[in-house]
Amino acid sequence: MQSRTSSTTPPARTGGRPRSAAADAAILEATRQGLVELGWSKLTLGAVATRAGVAKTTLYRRWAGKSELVVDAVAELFDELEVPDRGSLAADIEGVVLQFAVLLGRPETKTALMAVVAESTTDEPLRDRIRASIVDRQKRLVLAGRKRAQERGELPAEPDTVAAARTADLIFDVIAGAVVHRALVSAEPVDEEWARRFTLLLLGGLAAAAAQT
Amino acid sequence: MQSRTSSTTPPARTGGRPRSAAADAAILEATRQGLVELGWSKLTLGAVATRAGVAKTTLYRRWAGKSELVVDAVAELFDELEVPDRGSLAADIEGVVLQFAVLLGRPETKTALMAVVAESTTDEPLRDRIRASIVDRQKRLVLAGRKRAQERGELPAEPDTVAAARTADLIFDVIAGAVVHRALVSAEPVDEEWARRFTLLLLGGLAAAAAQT
Amino acid sequence: MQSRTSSTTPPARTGGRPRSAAADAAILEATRQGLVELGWSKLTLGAVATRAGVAKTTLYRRWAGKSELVVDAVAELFDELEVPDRGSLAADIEGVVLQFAVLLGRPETKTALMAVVAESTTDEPLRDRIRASIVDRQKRLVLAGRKRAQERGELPAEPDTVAAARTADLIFDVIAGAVVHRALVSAEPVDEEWARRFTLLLLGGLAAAAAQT
Amino acid sequence: MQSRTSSTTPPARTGGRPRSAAADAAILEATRQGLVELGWSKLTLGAVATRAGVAKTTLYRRWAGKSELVVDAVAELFDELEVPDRGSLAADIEGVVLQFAVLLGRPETKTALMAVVAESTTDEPLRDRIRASIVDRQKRLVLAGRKRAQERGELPAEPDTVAAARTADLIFDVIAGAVVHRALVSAEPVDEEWARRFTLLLLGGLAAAAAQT
DNA sequence: CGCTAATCGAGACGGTACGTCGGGTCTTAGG
DNA sequence: CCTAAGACCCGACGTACCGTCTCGATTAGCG
Repeated sequence: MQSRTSSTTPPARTGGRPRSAAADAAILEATRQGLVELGWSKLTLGAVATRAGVAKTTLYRRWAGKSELVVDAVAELFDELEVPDRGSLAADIEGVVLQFAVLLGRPETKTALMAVVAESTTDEPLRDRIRASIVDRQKRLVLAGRKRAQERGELPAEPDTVAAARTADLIFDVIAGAVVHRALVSAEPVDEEWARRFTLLLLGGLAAAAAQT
Repeated sequence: MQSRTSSTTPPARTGGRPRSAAADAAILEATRQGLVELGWSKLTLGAVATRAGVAKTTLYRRWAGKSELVVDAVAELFDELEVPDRGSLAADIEGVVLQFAVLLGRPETKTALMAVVAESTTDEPLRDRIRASIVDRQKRLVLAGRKRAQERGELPAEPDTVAAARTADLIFDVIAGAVVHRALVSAEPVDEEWARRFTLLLLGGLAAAAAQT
Repeated sequence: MQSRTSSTTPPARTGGRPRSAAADAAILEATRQGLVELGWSKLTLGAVATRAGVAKTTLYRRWAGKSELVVDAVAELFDELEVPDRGSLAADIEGVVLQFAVLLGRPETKTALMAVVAESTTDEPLRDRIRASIVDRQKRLVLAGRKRAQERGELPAEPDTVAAARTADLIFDVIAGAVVHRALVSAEPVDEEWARRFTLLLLGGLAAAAAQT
Repeated sequence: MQSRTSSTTPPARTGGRPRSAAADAAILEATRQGLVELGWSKLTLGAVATRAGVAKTTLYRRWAGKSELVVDAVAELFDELEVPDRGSLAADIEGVVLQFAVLLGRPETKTALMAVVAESTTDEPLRDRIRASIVDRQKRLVLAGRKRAQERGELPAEPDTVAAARTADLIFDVIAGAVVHRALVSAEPVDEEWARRFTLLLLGGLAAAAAQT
């Protein structure tokens, strides 16, 4: 929940006027507003700068381009995700799914997320930034959820850490992928009904997979 | 497998020089090449026109913009998807997953797919075009796979058509979402190992979900 | 008095929409207006384009930069210079000097002339352009004045063409230089009084120089 | 040869660290170097500051802008002008003309002089600064030359001081104007041959003008 | 000697203009 | 009516300088 990688690391630590912390906040907020009102493709860095009451140069001094800026702006929204303690693994999963769905329902997230992923397919550093700022932030939810379920006794402890990590990755891709696909590609609502049915499927699959091993 | 919606329908059918059919093919091919070499964001219609040996005018007469053109260009690639008959539902699913993975491994598909979906979040007609040209084409695979499994007796017939459709949608989102997420967001390989583990999870979940009802 | 070198010669002579002749005129006029209102250093090509009702690209397609554009814009003003027939060489010179002074009194000429000459000291092609468009146009006045004086019998015919050309160059530098220096550097008025005194000096010098040979 | 107006007069004379005298020299020298290497229009104050090993702040504390700085930088070069005693008025004039030509042959003078004069056409204070630092410095040469010629008896004493001043102004404009025009506009060499011919013309004119009165 | 206050370097800041690029449209001549 | 060519208007790009500002760190000279 702490501060982002704060754009690009400030160069050296010598003299000179320090960078305005307020500018960073204003820019990120203006970026999100711009995404809401204009969408990704019509969002211009000039407009962001104007709206943030900041010069374009200030913006370019901190971010390399639109993608990097938007990743940081959207990443802040992912800070609010957490695993709610609803008493059971199934309920926890449903809760997370719904939280995630709310996030994907926001227009700024909706328009930005796929766009930066699209850019990242031809931009390796951007992919790393996305992973560090957004993806890993979500993946931690999976690990937290499993830990809690193991504490409750709903899931057995897994001594094989490699297999455990591989399973976590699989679950993560399934959850995140399915919710994103439902919300953005199929463009159908991710409501409680859907979350219930999806969780049922997932937990059933997990049980079957565990039995297999 | 028949022709696309062929961009904008030609106006009336009066006299005059007919549109060049060769131009269409050249443009779509040039678009795919451009996607491979430049990626979505750096692909320009001017460059496509030049590469296709066609005037920009010709291109704009047929497509409304970059998104529409790219949708048509990559949609052709989805024509090759089909459910292989590998003898069992599990094997069929694994086959489809791997086919899909190969498609998402192509650079033109990779960069284009996410980008047009991103655009579609703020462009309703584009969303329809994507659904018609790409998404439904994939969803049919789910229906075909289930039908074959029912014929083999691996799955029971479902009399409740509404529930059946809803289940198909869920499965579709899970499969497509998980594969896309694994391939493009996690950027990890979708290989046979992963396909096997994913299929195990999915089928286990389906069984559990069926038992629930 | 015919048209300028018309910016940069149009590339090839093939198909495509022809360049707008009206645009050229509008741009040059806008340039002169801009010079009057803003002066050389605050004149921006963007402002010229806007004022001419033309896109910046149109402007850059025809001229390489501010200097070239301004040379062409100002050169048109030099078209109006001519040697008046006032009956005597002395009166003709006074007339030309006053005409030239009026031209240098215009704000657009005043601010532009020295500026482009300054630029030309580090820009060879620009120097050529200035010579072709502006300087030679004035030098012709010297030749015309001399020819007329010879026809009147005020000056002897000069059989040595090399010496004649050298003398013409000297006279030209003296006249143009003195008037420009008086008007722009000393910033004192070039009025009839001054013109009379200057002409007296010049003609006296010419007679002395002729006697020397 | 005394100090320039030293930019902006230091405010009051209270305590605090005094301004570095070395900085002034370094800046002016860096300015001249910059003019040589970049020319007027590409000379930037940031570059001057860097080259002088000085902060931009220091530079702006002393000069109001590029024009003022450049005037001071080139004005120093005009300090070396003086009327040589070559024994006769004609020889003195030729000497001054050649000295002036050498000065105008330097790239820093060439590019700077015309540029600041151009600026001065729309900047009254700048015109005053130029006059004080550069123009009057040259004009004094005319007066000195005349005084010496009068002492030699080559020229009569002029009791009418008003007319004498007017004549000096005229001569000054003719000499300076002709040399500058020859050197910078016609871009032809101001060599001994030219100086001789020009002086002949000038002295002949002066004699004729004197006879007229 | 220690204050005090203006200087210094560094460099971020809000601006303005740059010259280029791409998007779509339109205007030619030719098929 | 279509086509290739290319000029057109428009708007955004990312960069460069401008002149100002805010820092922490030096220096003098005065007390």
